[in-house]
Amino acid sequence: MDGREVSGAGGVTIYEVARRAGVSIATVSRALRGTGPVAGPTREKVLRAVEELRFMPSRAGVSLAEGRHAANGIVFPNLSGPYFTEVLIGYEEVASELGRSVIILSTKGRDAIRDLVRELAGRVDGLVVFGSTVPDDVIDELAASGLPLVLISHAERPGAVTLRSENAASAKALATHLLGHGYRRFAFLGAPYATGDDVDLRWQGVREVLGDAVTPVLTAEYTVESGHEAALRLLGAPGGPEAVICSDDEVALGAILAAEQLGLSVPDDVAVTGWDDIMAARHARPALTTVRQPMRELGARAARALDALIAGAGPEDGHRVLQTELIIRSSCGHHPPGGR
Amino acid sequence: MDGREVSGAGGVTIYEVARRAGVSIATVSRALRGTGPVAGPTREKVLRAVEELRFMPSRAGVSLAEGRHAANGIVFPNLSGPYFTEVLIGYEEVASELGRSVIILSTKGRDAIRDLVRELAGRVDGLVVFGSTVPDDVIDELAASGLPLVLISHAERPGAVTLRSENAASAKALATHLLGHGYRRFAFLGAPYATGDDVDLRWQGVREVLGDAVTPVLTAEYTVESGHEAALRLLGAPGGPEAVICSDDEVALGAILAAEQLGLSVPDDVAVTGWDDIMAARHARPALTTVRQPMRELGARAARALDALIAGAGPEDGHRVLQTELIIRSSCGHHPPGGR
DNA sequence: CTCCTGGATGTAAGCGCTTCCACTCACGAA
DNA sequence: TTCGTGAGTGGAAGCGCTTACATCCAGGAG
Repeated sequence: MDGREVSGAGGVTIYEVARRAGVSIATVSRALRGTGPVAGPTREKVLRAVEELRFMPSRAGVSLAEGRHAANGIVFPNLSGPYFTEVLIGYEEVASELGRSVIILSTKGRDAIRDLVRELAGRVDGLVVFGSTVPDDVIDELAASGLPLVLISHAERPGAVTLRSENAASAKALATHLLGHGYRRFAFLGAPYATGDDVDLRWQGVREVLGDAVTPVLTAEYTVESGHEAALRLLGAPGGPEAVICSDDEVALGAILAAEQLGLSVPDDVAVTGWDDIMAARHARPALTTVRQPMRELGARAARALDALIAGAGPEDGHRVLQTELIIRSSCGHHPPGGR
Repeated sequence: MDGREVSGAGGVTIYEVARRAGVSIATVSRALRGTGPVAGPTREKVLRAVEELRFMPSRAGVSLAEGRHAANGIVFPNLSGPYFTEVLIGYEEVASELGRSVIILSTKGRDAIRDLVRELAGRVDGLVVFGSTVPDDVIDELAASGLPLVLISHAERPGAVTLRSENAASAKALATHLLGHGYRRFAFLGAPYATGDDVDLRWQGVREVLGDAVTPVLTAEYTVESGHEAALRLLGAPGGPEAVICSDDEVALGAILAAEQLGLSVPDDVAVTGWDDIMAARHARPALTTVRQPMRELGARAARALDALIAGAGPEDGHRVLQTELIIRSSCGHHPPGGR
């Protein structure tokens, strides 16, 4: 120990407040938290002392005494695209309402993920983790330790609550819509990575409807650049697809860029679809046909589920699926009436 | 006290590890942190016990004893657009490298900002705050308490490090470029809010070059929707501007949308420019002329500056300005050679 | 006038950890 | 043989807070 303060605010402790107010620290605590009877004048004195000293309870002290952190963590692969950001917005908003701070951890480009996650786990009362960001055995470890855990876009799992947006059915609906346009040769851009993740489920759905008419094409990442690059190769070769179903909107934007660069018209020469309905999807030219998923709500629900778990009656399981919506715009082809 | 554990990981404490390893807690601590001599076999025993019990030190205990949180906070108005997100990415990456967790706080739509910020201040060793997200007297209070503070896009301020991207000069360069196109009637969309904030400085710069030829037009927020709405009114009226200089890219995207909706061609009927160079700027049609600012680097530098402040030699001041780059694309008009 | 009751307050025991200070042993130097 | 000496270890004192428990003191009931 070297006596540095940890209060973060000038190192004023409850003892100094107590001395100044002429009461005991117990009374100060009670006056501030309202956890016990405190006479009016006493409360006044305490509040005045707090004000004068700018006292702010040390969070570490409180946490230790209370046995909780009043903080939640969230682990995502990165924050580059709109998707994770939107989920985070929904999460932070609700967590904050519930009186919990939010500690973020991005695994992108990190080695030692295990250590980072452990460290994070030690500072929070519960954790939200996106599927495929953390090795399964780390998840196991966390779950085994009894840490409340909500997994987003992760396969169902005993010992944790899982949450995701619907994928397969929407993918089928999308594929069916494209068939209705008369297309017969398809590519699925951004081929499935981990088994059971969102993109994998989308691929399964598409595949189920289109069968051998659709070919998976791998992209390096789910970014505009990756989509662009992959689409350049795909569309540059002869006998390319009539429609490119992309794993998400950013890949789709990259594909549109590639088509333009190759002198192909979207949707006349090649149709393109995305997934997520990010802001840029609406402003793309042509506007992007996509599947809207409730990103913020995903985050908000995760926060609430986690809160319930923390407050809650023990190891709850559960899997919840949020509905999506097919958004038809012009990138998938021309539509009879007012096809937008 | 009610004995709930706060370790976050099953409630195993250092005492149990010590008992299992047959040593004292002091030795466990030393073995784990490497802060003192520990004999080889002893270390082995300790590590084995740690492994078997899945011990993870309680962060609250460590913080209290160490007198620090090993966490930094960041306060922003919202996370909706790419700008704050990008800064956050840069910030989180560096903070994490430096061994500090990142706690986020969004002030959007919150009352009781003061309390939220105070609470946050109590959990961190230092704070990064975006200009205009927190009332000045709260900033004063934080600074007075000795909390290391880095302000982004905030006027210089004794007792804190401030950091921002360049605005006025780039704004002048942009305005000059537009004059070169021959435009003579301008609007500045997203009129200045707080004195001294980024947009205000941009406005000042533009104004300095264009004088009375430019009219400020207020938008409600810095969003596509706000830009769209304001531009609809602006461009719908007769005698509209030949060029619309927007406070940021999102407003500009909204303006392009509005122009299209009104049957105006960008840039033939009206030129539009943005600011930031977000991803969507490149994909807009027409591609958006804008000013690129190093958003991630802003975050990264903030993290480093804060770290220096925390580690550092006392109350440092300083103001740092990052350079920007004018990105000419097609939304501002056609260019002679290979205009892009 | 005594006894009980409950409001108001203080005392002190932790919460889980780090680290200062002994203290115990070899072991090599004197 | 006797002292340092220093590696290895344990004891114990906090870090700042919450809260069970004890204490004290009116005021009303008997």
